[in-house]
Amino acid sequence: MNSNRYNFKKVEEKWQKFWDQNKTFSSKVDINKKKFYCLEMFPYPSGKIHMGHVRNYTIGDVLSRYKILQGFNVLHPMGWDAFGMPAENAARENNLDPKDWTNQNISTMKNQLKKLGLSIDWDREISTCSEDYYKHQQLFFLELLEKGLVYRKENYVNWDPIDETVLANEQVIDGKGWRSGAVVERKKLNQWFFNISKFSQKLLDDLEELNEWPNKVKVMQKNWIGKSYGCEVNFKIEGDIPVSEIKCFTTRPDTLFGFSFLAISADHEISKFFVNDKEFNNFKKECSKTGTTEEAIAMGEKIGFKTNLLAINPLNPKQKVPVYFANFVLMDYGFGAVFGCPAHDQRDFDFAKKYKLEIKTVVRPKDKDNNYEVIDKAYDGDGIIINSEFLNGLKVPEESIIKTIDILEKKKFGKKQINFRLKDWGVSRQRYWGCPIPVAYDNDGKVIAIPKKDLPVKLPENVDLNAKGNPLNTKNDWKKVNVNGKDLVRETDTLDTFVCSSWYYLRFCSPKENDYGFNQQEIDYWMPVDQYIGGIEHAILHLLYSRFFMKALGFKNKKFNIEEPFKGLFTQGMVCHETYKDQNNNWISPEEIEIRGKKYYKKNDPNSIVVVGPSESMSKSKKNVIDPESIINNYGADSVRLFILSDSPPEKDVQWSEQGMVSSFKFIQKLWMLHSKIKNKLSDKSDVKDEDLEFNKFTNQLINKISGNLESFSYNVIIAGMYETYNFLIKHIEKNINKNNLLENYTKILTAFSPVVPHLTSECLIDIGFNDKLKWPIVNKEYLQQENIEYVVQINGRKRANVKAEKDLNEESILNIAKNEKLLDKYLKNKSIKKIIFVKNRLINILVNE
RNA sequence: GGGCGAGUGGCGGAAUUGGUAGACGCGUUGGUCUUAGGAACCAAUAGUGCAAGCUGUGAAGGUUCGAGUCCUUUCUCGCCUACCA
Repeated sequence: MNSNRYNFKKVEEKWQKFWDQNKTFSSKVDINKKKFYCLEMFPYPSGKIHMGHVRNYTIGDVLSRYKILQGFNVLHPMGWDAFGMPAENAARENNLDPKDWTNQNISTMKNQLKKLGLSIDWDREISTCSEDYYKHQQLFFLELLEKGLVYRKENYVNWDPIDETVLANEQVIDGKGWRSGAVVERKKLNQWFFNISKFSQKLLDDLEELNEWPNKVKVMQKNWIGKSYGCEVNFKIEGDIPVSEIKCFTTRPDTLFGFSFLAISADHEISKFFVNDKEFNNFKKECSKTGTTEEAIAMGEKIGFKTNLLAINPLNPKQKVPVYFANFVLMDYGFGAVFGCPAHDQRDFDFAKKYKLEIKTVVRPKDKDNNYEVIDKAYDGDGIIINSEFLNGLKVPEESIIKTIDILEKKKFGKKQINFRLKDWGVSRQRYWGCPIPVAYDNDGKVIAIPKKDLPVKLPENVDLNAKGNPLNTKNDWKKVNVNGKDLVRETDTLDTFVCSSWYYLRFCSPKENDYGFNQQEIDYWMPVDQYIGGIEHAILHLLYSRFFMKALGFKNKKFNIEEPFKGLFTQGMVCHETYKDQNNNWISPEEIEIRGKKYYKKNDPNSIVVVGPSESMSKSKKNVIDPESIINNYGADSVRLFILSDSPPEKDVQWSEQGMVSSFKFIQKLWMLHSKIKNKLSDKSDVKDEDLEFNKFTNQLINKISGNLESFSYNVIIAGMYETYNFLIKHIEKNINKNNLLENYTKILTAFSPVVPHLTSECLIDIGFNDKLKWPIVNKEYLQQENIEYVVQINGRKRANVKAEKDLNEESILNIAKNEKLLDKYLKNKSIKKIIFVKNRLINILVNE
């Protein structure tokens, strides 16, 4: 083995230790320096880091290191999203304390992250499950309670009757509890809610200012908030129940004359008059059977239960139509009631067909006459109102809707209304491993806030996780609390873990602040996060909750003026790998596979059959995961960083490939060999040339290009630039070159590479005696310009030749040069020139008569 | 059903925003060195043709001196979302 071989293990350990001991990446407020807050979504401490983390944190690290080199005061922290159910489950399985399990994982994963050589200020490390963190969160909760942004109401939950616990939607599989297998019931429970819908409009409006966010994410949030303009309409009811009116929300009041039934949700308040009706109860059961998720519902049949009630059309009081309970009406949107206009709404159409209700056409397309009739499909396009008495002739949609609302308002049958889809955020979780909600109840069930001086409300230790239900609920000694001499019972729900991640970026600004969740001066300096980096899967929930949390903290608080937490957002793609199965259709992991020639076998089993499946996002269930730690051990952090960035643009999915990984590793070795050659050259005594224009140009163009690529997250192109640089240098240093010039250019090149491969470049730099503080090289623009331009010569728009010319020559000169080019003779001889298109320093297009 | 995005060699992907399409890497082929090579190095690599050339960025039109890039129509794939009245 070559003794000169790059020993990544030694070098990487050395530099990681150096950065640690020198606190190279520690950060503090410095009002004289421009700050840059770079944040990656913090991980859940599930056990080990995965390739997704490697990609996420490498992207963030490249950016942070670049910003440091540019002279920014960079805040680049890391912490742990440490509360959550996996800890409870793992603890139960292994008979551990969730806290111990979590802290073990944190320590493992921290070591793994350190091996990646990340530029993280570890002094700011936080963990959401520490009392030191969640006590502040409890205080925020009480503040929001005081401001009226937190409230309690009854709401439906998925209830597992065997485990006596509430299940999240994703824990309900085919209508059954994932652990117990019991049929899940819908149960009404008192739950805590954050009043996020109060900020619907604000959350929507402020999206406009987030111009460093991917449009895709903004669109997703916009759809989620779901603003719609419409009208509330009151329908008078006739029948044998003491209800005289039902309110509906509609975006299409202009189709009221097409009214043929009124449909209400099975959970509508008037359902209480039907609780003793057997048929109604059967219908309700039928509704819940269809399930609550997936497209099964969308495709699912529309069913209804006909009441003996009649609804009166406010615009046409003679018309009375039946009232149905219907499975397609949602209780938590609008008023849980819709007016049915089958001709112009597909759902209403399907429903009307099934129950043989009238389908009356009241809108015609512009190119049809007034006899137009809807036959087999609802028409929801624009056009003209017909068959609607005083509304006839109005243009659909704008004019017709505005006019109709006007009429309804005048007659007091309804009013203009804006409706949002966004619902309040239910934050109650009937779980142990979360932040306790700092309230208690008296004998009458009245809510009493735990006094702020008594915070934190600590999670009790030594709970029985195997007992049924919420462990906190059975912990009687913990439940009892005395506040101001009164015996109370604690709230046993804990907060949704999304609450923890809604403000952690503030905590990073002042992680040691004891009296409050953050220090005002520190957040004023560091916030907002300049660049937030994470997966697209958080496009709605986490990012929307965080945006809400800022607005809620700032509500009635003049000192707090952060409107938006994340100025820039970048969403990286996933890491994918081929999938493998054996002949019995069982997944096989890549480690169990051997490739010989072009065939895949199970290791040590030449007779085995391996079916290679499509490349999919790495997941444990498909066993197509690659363990980052073993890769780092085999190839080193720089190689992994290089590879994870090299193959695809960061926002797209990347394909893990062993071959690619190996070639990145080899490239690191080649760079080290190159370094030895350059070092030898530097100690060479012969200085032949004074200046090396070609080298200077190359370096300046490279720096210019990489700077641009860094700004635009084109990190894969940076890697290409590194290869090009190698290809250039390995040839160029064979020439006689000036020593000082070489040193200067090489130093710049190493600096430009350093965000990607920091260990290698640090080692190379110190090896050539560089001891200063690194700075991002300033591009000398003179070197970006070419003195000799290679012009493209086109004849009639087709490229026919290249000619060399000096910079900035005029059209005439270039034309003359072109005319003297032999290759062009056959195109130009005996032809007359019609027109010339000349682009200075780039091309000339000569149009000739054929 | 609705929304968003993408289609470029055998593969991942470049292309200073309308100006030489295919940078860079992988793979493949040939060669050098070597006892050997799944090492290293050199060369070739969009298709077609001996060549000059011609054809080429999912398809069809259009604008332009010039289109991967802009416009219109269309096809395919991916992701998100879903009875939202």
